[in-house]
Amino acid sequence: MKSRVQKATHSLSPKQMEKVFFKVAEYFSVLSEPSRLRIMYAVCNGEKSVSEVVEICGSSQANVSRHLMALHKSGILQRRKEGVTVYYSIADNATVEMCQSVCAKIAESIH
Amino acid sequence: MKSRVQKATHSLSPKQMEKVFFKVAEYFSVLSEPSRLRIMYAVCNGEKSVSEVVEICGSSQANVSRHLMALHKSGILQRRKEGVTVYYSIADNATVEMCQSVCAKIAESIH
DNA sequence: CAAATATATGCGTATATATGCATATATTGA
DNA sequence: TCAATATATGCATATATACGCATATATTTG
Repeated sequence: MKSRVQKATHSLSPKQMEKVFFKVAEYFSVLSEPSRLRIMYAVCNGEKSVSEVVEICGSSQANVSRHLMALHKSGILQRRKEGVTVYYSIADNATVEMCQSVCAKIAESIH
Repeated sequence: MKSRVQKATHSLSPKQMEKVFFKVAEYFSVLSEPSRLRIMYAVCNGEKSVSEVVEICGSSQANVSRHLMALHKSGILQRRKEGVTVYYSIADNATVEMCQSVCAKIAESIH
């Protein structure tokens, strides 16, 4: 018997599968930058403004802003504007949990 | 109370965290190519030789060989040589399952 | 309205890497 | 040993993108 996960892809045409692979690759590539992972890690512990993340991560404001925007556009982070200040927080918990378990696995190999 | 996952990273120094972020990024970047996902998908259904994967994926032999090697070096695929033929199969089931659930989620949004 | 503050973005550059092409390497069989 | 087959790899090139720098945009305050 096929799992629910397998069913979802097995009913797709080759052309649709290509589209899925492309989008999945795009999704993973958002997570394939140390800077963005560092930023995600910062936002994980609760909503943060751009400048707070800049403070925590030590990267430039321009960079942090762009990465936060990328994480937002990919649906991982939520964006909330309050006056001039923009706050980001976790939108997609599944992704965060996935990252954390990958982090944990790799962290164990470093101990 | 912290989860097992959180414990694994919370005991690390900032320098070690950097190392983890770097390695996690590296891990995800392996999965951030449509070609490699297509190849993984082919190998998913059972051990395949390089030329079988070439046949299935329609990519060049050089390309497929390089991608399979990359997937092997990252620990996702297993490599077995039998005469001149090299067979690849899944080594890290957790990664494959992770990819499948991401694929499924994205596939659902395409339907 | 002007100044200050927070964030976003255009542009140039450096770097990484996917791919094609040619070729090297390894193994088998005649 | 030579030819055929399977796989891996060196090299050049095209493309993507992270980052720094400067600046634009938006909001608040005096």
